Amino acid sequence: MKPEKTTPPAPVGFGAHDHAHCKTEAMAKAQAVCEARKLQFTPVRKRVLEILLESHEALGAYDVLARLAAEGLGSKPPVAYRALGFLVEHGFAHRIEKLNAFVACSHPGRAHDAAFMICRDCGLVAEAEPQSPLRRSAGAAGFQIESMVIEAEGLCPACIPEDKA
Amino acid sequence: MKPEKTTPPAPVGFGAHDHAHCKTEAMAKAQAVCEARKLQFTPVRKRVLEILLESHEALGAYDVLARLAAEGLGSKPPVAYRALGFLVEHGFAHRIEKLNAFVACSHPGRAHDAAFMICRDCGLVAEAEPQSPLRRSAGAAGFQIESMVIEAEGLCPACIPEDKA
DNA sequence: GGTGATTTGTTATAACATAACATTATGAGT
DNA sequence: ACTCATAATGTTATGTTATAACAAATCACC
Ligand SMILES: [Zn+2]
Ligand SMILES: [Zn+2]
Ligand SMILES: [Zn+2]
Ligand SMILES: [Zn+2]
Repeated sequence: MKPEKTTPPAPVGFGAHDHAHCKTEAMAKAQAVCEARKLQFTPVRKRVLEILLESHEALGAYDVLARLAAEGLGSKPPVAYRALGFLVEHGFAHRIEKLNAFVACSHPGRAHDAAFMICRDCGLVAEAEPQSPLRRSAGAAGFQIESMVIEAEGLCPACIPEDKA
Repeated sequence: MKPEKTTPPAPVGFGAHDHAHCKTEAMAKAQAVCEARKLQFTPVRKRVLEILLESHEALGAYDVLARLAAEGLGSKPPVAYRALGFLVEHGFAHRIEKLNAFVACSHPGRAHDAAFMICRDCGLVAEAEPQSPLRRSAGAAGFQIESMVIEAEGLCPACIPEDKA
């Protein structure tokens, strides 16, 4: 694994890292952004982000809902969907279309397209920087992009069999 | 969901074109590929591909199913899902994750990643060539990509309001 | 024409998502 | 502190998408 000339930002998620840092950083960032934009970072919204941040796996809305229900924070689907919608709308989380699931954003605050690598074996989701040439195609076609999603599915380093690495 | 506004600027992908050619070409290609690979291009599968090929809009599985049912070709969800699964598996169609829908492939036969521009107004779906830098990120992360989807949502040239073009 | 694999038919249910409306909390202005 | 408007949450009900499981028919091949 030698360093390349133009190394993309390290995809958080695969491999060992200080995940406690991921969590506290993301929560602090969300808190700050909400204050700056005068958004209500309510208990349900805060808790849902914490739940997403517990790992780099994507969680379905009903998984999140089950967690909320167990804690007495809500028990009906709209509660989860609304909180998740809020987090996605303001860039604190992303929806993974291939999985019908949600994952905390690995670099909130900045506006960015989302690009993911999804391990079909262990379920980890790592976020990368996209900057796709699709934007060039779109420009050429006169298509105005409003949102873009790029999702790769495959095997993360930890899940690739010895003999195929 | 048809583009029935002002005259479109005739851009690549979304403009007027000889769509009859799209259809006959794609059906012939599918026929040939199935023969070459000894796949059964059964009446249901053939008809589903024809239905998808009627336009460049994406169709939901239940839309397709309704068409099949009206023609006596099947009336239960698995019939549609199985035929669509066959078409996707062999590269004759793509699944649009953002829409939970399916669209005929614009250049079947060759193996290729899929990239789409989806108009949220008229529903047209244009397929582009992807070649994303996500592959580079994946290489750097040691992630083995098995499939990739890139989807942009926005407005196609025909649906962009006069004052915003 | 037998037979083993593939495809289709069918039932049932799982999984994902939102519409609509009632209730409660928040916050800006008085 | 009170009032009103807005935003968020609670709740009911339903809509939409997708698959498991098994039976019946069909097909490919010998
Ligand atoms: Zn982490
Ligand atoms: Zn992000
Ligand atoms: Zn066409
Ligand atoms: Zn294609």
